[in-house]
Amino acid sequence: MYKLLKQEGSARRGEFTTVHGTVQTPGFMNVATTAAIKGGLSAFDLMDINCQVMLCNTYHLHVRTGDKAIKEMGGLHKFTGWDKPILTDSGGFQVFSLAKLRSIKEEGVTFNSHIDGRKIFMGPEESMQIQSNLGSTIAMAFDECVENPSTFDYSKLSCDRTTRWLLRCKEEHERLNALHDTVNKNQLLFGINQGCTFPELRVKHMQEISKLDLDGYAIGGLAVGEPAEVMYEIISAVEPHMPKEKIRYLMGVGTPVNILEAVHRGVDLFDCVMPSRNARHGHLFTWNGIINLNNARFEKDIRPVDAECDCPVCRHHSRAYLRHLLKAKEVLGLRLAVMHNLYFYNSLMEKIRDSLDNGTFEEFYAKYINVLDKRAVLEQL
RNA sequence: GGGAGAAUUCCCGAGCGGCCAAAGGGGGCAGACUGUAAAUCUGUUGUCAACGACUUCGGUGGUUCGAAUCCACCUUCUCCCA
Repeated sequence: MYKLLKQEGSARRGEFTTVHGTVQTPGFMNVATTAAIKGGLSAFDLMDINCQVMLCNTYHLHVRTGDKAIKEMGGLHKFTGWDKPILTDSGGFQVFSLAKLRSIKEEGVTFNSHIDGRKIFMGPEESMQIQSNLGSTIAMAFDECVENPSTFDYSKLSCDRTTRWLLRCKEEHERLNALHDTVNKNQLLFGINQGCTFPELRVKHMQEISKLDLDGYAIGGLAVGEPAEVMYEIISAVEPHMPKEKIRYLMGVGTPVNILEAVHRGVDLFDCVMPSRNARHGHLFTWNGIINLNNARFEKDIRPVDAECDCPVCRHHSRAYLRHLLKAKEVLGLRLAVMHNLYFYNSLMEKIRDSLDNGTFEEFYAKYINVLDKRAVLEQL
């Protein structure tokens, strides 16, 4: 359950307690879609990089290895060896990202598996059942993430359907939680706000779902191509209508600056593939901005990725070594780069929390808002 | 010693008279990446005073309006027979 500890402007410092432990917020969830952090990090590595929550995906685990098999083995926690909170995304986003093959109806969505092409049907009940089988700490409601841009009419239609789906999710979730054979009997459920880039849809939808007394509320469907300013406006429009006593999660966001802006506007929880994906592609986050380790200028740079960083990678290795590993396509390069970036994100959140504890969030925000998303300036490297 | 074949831009490798500064890989350089079908994708990669010009396809000569492409010789390499 969420407990608001302190507030500075709209920014919130809080704690979210679950059966798998307490999450300090604002927090960043580390994305492990197929029950693995891409780049070769295990659950025990996540301890080293101060991860609080692991995020897995309903759809991906359903098609392989199968939620029923994972349930038989005792659920995701036992399966992965991670005993802290796990949030499972509902599969709703896959409906959007596999858009070419989908067919959306009131009952749910039919789309083709990206593994073997076979038809898969997933609706609110199926998503809840799968997440129940997986035994995650937090289940996400099955929603539709409309593409951007979308028309007002379609967004409204989709949004209303997402509300109906949420009611079905809640009902099924309660039914499953009451069953004795579920892996996690106290699984939480978060609802997801939609409405594309239309503030009136967003607000109306948020008002509707906030009545449902869910365990948390997410803002979905953002950072899908719209300008960052539009995303910020939507967050600002929706936030006043989110329950104060519930945790708020901005799905799939974002860059370090996106996160700072969202915390500034009252968001508590984030997840994003950016730190891990960009790491694999050589883009590393530092407190002076972004560096691309593939660049020739780092060939003989024996300094750590970030002198201010005390992650295992920066403590032991140089930019030149990481560049070499990435260029040589050694898996170790991916692993180290991902470790650094996730550590960076996790410590960004920790520093945000510290600043909120100290009442200096505004200062922290001002210091980094124009730095973190830009290329690191040469002289400061 | 005899015979057959090959030499292409950083590398491999297409090309076999004009549409060739030369396909395609690789490598290099750079960019993108936001609830991960992403260890992926995109651009670029002879030189220059650059919508044009110049130099390049082992070397030297030749045939032709025109050659990486045809001919002669040379050099180097590979394979086969002794």
